[in-house]
Amino acid sequence: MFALIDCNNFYASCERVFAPNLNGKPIVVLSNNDGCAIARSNEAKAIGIPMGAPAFEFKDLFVNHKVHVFSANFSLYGNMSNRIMSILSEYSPEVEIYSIDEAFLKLKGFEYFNLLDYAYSIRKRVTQGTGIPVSIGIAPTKSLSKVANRIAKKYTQTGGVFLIDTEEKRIKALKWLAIEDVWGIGRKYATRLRAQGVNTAYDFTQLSDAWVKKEFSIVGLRLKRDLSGIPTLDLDDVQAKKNIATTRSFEKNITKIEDLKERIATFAVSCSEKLRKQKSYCKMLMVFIHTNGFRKDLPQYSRSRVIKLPFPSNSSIELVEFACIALESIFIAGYSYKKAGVLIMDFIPENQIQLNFFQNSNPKHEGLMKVIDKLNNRFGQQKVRLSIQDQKRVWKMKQEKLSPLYTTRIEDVITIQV
DNA sequence: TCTGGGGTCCTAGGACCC
DNA sequence: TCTGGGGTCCTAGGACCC
Repeated sequence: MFALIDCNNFYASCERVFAPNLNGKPIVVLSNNDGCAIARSNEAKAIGIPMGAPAFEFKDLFVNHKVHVFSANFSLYGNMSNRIMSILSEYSPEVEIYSIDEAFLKLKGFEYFNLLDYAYSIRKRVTQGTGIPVSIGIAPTKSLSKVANRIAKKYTQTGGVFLIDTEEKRIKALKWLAIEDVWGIGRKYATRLRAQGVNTAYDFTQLSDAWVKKEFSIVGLRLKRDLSGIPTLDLDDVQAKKNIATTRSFEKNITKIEDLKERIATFAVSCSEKLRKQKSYCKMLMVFIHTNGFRKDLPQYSRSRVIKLPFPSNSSIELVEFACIALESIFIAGYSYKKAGVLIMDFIPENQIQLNFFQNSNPKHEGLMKVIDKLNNRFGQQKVRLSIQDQKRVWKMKQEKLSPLYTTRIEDVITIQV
């Protein structure tokens, strides 16, 4: 059996843990640059604030309904997530951390356990240990545990836990679930399926394998089998990432290549830091730039460039050099750039590096990067920078409603009066 | 005027190789 | 008039997830 543990309204709940006066009040958490809503408490959902709502369009609604608005505080959410995952790992040797607020547990060898009781105890322990409410779905396959989780979340009388352990329950649950709410069926697929008269998850499982594969590729077919109760999707080992990206939208458009170069360099540095944390080297790097797609009145341009590195590297200096070469090859003057990013891929673990006969990553960088990482860890991000990076002012996102770093900065730890 | 960021997997077409 | 087959790599894009 698989259990899916999913935090309820995770970012909003994190804010609430340290501001309990907000219990029962509408909360919205905004994306970077305070752009759009990425998390909402139940109360905010009830007011009619959709996922992804642009903040500037909903400003009046926020004010009128006294919505408590927060800028995304990823240090806080990441730290709370680690605490929750660490608790969950006590409950099964096989855990897949699926996202910041979700984890699958594989319950192999739990035949003689009362799984409902087990789930209730997990739920209680997480809430006691962190203050975050969670819902738990248990079923014979991953995608069915997603379905069970949805039922647990939707119906409060379940006590936040739902178990699909019979064929009867499986079919009932699938008939209840609208096709667009199936894990792996997004907007585009749902529209196409509705047009075929497929309205529920159950209908989807009744389609022929051949048709599903033709229309939705092997991915859709796997999903169909998994929903039918045949375990097809297994826990993914996501310890090591396959890609690492740093991308940003700019508050103001950028037109000059020097400014863009500074941003790209900073993104490349950030990617290399993440790569070193993963103890890997990369063999490929990609840079992309594009104009603001929302501005239909402006000429649009978007382009990316992949560079295959002549040798594996995780040195900030080297990755910045390659990123700049890539940028220069795709930059066209005359456009207003709104967004850019650096992606790295094709990783190898640091202990499996094949040396190149002619050219290798500068061996001196290894020690240098260690020192830089150590200094930045201790004194704050970006304290030590490359000279190509902005020295005068650190680029700032709009973050007007940032809550304190309650769990990761000593000055921000709350004081309790006894 | 303002409308996020970081991932995954799959497919298709063109250029090129032998 | 007739003009192969089997690959790889790269670029781009589409779909999905949270």
